[in-house]
Amino acid sequence: FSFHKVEGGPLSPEAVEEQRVADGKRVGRDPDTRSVSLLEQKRKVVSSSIDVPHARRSEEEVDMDKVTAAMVLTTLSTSPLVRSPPVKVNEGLSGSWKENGSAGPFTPSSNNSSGGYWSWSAPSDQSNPSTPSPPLSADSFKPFRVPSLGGVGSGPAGPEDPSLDEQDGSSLLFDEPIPRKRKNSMKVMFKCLWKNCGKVLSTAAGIQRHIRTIHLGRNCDSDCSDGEEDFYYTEIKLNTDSVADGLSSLSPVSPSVLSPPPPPPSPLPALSQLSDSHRPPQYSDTKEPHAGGTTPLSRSAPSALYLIHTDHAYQATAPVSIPSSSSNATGSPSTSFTPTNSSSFSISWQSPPVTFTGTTVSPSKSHGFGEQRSQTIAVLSSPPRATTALSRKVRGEGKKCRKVYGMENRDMWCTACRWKKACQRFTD
DNA sequence: CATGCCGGGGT
DNA sequence: ACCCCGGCATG
Repeated sequence: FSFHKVEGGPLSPEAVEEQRVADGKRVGRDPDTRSVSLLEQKRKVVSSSIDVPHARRSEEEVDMDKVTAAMVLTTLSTSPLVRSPPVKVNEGLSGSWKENGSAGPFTPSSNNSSGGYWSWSAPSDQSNPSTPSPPLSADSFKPFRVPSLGGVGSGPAGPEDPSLDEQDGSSLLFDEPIPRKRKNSMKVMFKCLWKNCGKVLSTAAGIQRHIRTIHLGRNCDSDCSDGEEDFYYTEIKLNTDSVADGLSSLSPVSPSVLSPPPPPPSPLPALSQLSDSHRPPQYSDTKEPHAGGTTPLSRSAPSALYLIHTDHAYQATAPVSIPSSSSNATGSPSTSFTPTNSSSFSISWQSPPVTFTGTTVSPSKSHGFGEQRSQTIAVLSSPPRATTALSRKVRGEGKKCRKVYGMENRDMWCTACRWKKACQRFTD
């Protein structure tokens, strides 16, 4: 209270200056563009809602020429909406997937984990718009003969979603299924699963009618169906887009759902063990992609990939940089290595890792390759590692605190040096 | 031996 | 997180 009398006077100039400096720093940092991108995304969402109303009732369409209906549906790529019973089920799920998918990879922000968790544990009362979780889970469902799901845009749309829409959209149009799909160059067909019948139609309505009349022996129109047809046909995608394929195959989830037999424990040494150590938890969870199980799974799946990445990168890098530098620069490591030999060696090491790192992008697809390659690397990398450094930092050449200041002025050393750690002041 | 620093222990 | 030291590797 009594302090404020001390103002003006000689102090003011300094104070002003200080403030200015401080402000400048703050202002300089302020320019943050993050919010802008968010807004942009939101816009997309809004536009996305437009095509939703286009969805039509199957009843009308069935009355119409079924071909026409097929055309309309295909064009709109909203076919799955047709059936009422399955739609209900998938509605909620697809919604949450979409949300999750979008938020997950797109915004790695904090809301990630918590959001995804909520949405899955209690999909019904999702009051929280921020609900992430990788689209992988969607794929797991695709194999199920549920048609509407696929149509809604699960399979290929899952991976794509993040770029298209955003959590907000789903929250806004909450009750809408949002059947938007990649109006890409991708065709969706529906195949009858009735044994000995491989009929393929281009619309869900068509295939349903086919099943209803041919196999179920019902003559009435769609309105009197109980949705049983849904179980007798599946959706197949004639896809021009390779991305979708790659992604769908990428997820380790989908296969496991279809075929319980887990991935065979390959008898590979080093690397296989390494990657396995990361994986077990996820695979165990894989069993139940539904509600609870999915949360950890979906989140862990991508991270697993990253982990693997890292490992590979690390392994690849370590052998390369160390042996090459030590052998090439110094001349030869130690023993009876002829210069010719050493050089050829270093080359052989360098090239594989490079290729490998680049290709790592699609893991599961090139599993065989990856493993082979990695194995090779591991084998090659082990000998040089043992020979030279890895553990020790070889030693810094430049003068360090100790030399510069001497033992007498030990208090002038950088902390690291004082702690007998790697010098931080004179880095090499 | 002097030096640089990792691993590990203490507070 | 800070501080220190044993002990190894290296020049």
